[in-house]
Amino acid sequence: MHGINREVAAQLRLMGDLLEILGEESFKIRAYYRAADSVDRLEKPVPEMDEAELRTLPGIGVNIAGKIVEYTRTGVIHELEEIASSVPATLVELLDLEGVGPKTVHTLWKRMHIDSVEALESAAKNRRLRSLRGFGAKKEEAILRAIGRRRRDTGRMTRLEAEAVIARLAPFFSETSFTIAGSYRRGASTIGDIDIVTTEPVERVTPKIRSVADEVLDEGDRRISLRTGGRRVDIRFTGQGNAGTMLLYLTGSQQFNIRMREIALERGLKLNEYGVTERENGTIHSFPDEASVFSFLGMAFIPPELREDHGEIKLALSHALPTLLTAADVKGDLHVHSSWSDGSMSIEQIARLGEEIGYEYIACTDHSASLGVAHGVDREDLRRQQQEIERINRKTECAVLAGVEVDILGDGNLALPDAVLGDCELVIASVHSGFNQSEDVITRRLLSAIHNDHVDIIGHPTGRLLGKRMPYAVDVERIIDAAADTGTALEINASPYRLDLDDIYVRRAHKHGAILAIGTDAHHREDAAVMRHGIAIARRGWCAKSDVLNTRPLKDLREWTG
DNA sequence: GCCGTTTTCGGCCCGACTGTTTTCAGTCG
Ligand SMILES: Nc1nc2c(ncn2[C@H]2C[C@H](O)[C@@H](COP(=O)(O)OP(=O)(O)OP(=O)(O)O)O2)c(=O)[nH]1
Ligand SMILES: [Mg+2]
Ligand SMILES: [Mg+2]
Ligand SMILES: [Zn+2]
Repeated sequence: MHGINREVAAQLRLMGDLLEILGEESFKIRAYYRAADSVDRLEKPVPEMDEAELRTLPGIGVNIAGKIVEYTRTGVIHELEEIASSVPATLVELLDLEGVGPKTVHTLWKRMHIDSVEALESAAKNRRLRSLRGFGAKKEEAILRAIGRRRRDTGRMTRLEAEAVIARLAPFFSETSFTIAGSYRRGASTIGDIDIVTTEPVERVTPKIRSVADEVLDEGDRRISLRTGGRRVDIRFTGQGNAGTMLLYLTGSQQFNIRMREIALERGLKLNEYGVTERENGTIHSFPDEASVFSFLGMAFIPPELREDHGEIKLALSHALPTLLTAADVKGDLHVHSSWSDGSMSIEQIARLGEEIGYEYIACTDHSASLGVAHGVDREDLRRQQQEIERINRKTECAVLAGVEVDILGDGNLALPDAVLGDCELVIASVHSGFNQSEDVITRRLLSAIHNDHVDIIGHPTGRLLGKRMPYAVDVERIIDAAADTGTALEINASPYRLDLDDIYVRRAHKHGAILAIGTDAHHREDAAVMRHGIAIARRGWCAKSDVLNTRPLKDLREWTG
């Protein structure tokens, strides 16, 4: 997300944290957190918006809009500075500890002058906390464990890591008895924990699960939470009869659940994970699947990828949701590397792989040779590779497209001359260097690539590496508009380490007339399967089939590339 | 603090689990 928006969201969150510690009313706190979320998912930088426009955003009213404007003008929010000055700076860090919330922090601070994690740790070790009302030996231990966990905290998972955790747990369930829910099911690009709904009886699963648990966090009749391999897993147990509302609940998102429950409320109904209750007479309705819940509420089925309370609920109520693209719509992969650069597949292996998957085409897009790129292809390599591709294409069902992933150099020029690019069937242009340049410089580099007639796709447009490297500074809005103007596609790089563009920008891109291209960036045979992650992101970005280039049959794709 | 074809004031999702409690507050999903 845009740097300045991240800053503003953090300020609003800090405001919420501080007010909460100070004991402010909970709905006011929620308002600040909601507003922060709203800014977080905004594709447009807030300094470009005036107060009136800010107020059109959900959860942002006259008060918070004013604070945002104040921050973008002066770099501070007065009220926040004032509140912050009355509270030790390190106090909010206590909230990061699992099991430590605003009330606890308030008590620790006011009654024991504890204002940092270090101070808390020493107080807990010395058994001083138990003298406080509401604190005992177990709480001291829990706090010490939470401090230990925080030290080992490894952040959010990639979808790949999430799948590794799921694979470890799957053998403990019978095939049809469990569903992965939470952010994984919603197709999110990073995953906080693994959430599972199961119809298995508690007593059958728990012993097996315990055997792989580093630690059981809590355990009851209806839920167990544990850590395995350093990762949190939440399991909810349910009967078949109300598996629908349980899955709906655990899939979320939180904001989606709240909005759905509000809608039920407006109709005199109470929605929870066990069913729908008529408030008037207590009649309970149970649902074995999600579809019947939506139908009961008079709504179209909302695909998990859309469940964020970003407008989908309203559209579902009027049965006006878009039809999202599906895996079956995808006709090929537009970004694959071969052994001619840093991949491991031969051209023939790529073609055979495409046949196995059932693709009509795969674009072979090796890295161009330039300074710092290992094993890049040059003009001569490409000429020979194109001959090889022609030879292979004569005997295989899946067409290999002779493409290239050309570097956008530091000065905005491409690493290969136009004449060479002109001989390629598909040109991806990507930034692989100069990540620390200013927003202006990087944006201009990308714009000049977009305006090159030979460039078909901008690869991984923001350059992020999940958990490793933030996106480079780039004006994505301008990139999207230029892509729309020139008919250049923007990539959804499906690598689970990238997922770039991400959902928010994908949605903006096709709304503004740009087309998306999903590519796996596969370097090895097994990487081709990451297409599913790219599809999830496209769906989260509200893409219909027509918004995505590689849903087109080969003939149409060839026409498009010209 | 935000919001509105039931409201411009008075609501704002609902429940599981833990610890410390003699009946529930706090935190989290
Ligand atoms: N009704 C309701 N449901 C919630 C609330 N918090 C969480 N949930 C539901 C929806 C979430 O998707 C689901 C799982 O919670 P998680 O904390 O694991 O969040 P989620 O998986 O969405 O994101 P994550 O990637 O794990 O951070 O539980 C809440 O406050 N109210
Ligand atoms: Mg989760
Ligand atoms: Mg969870
Ligand atoms: Zn690349």
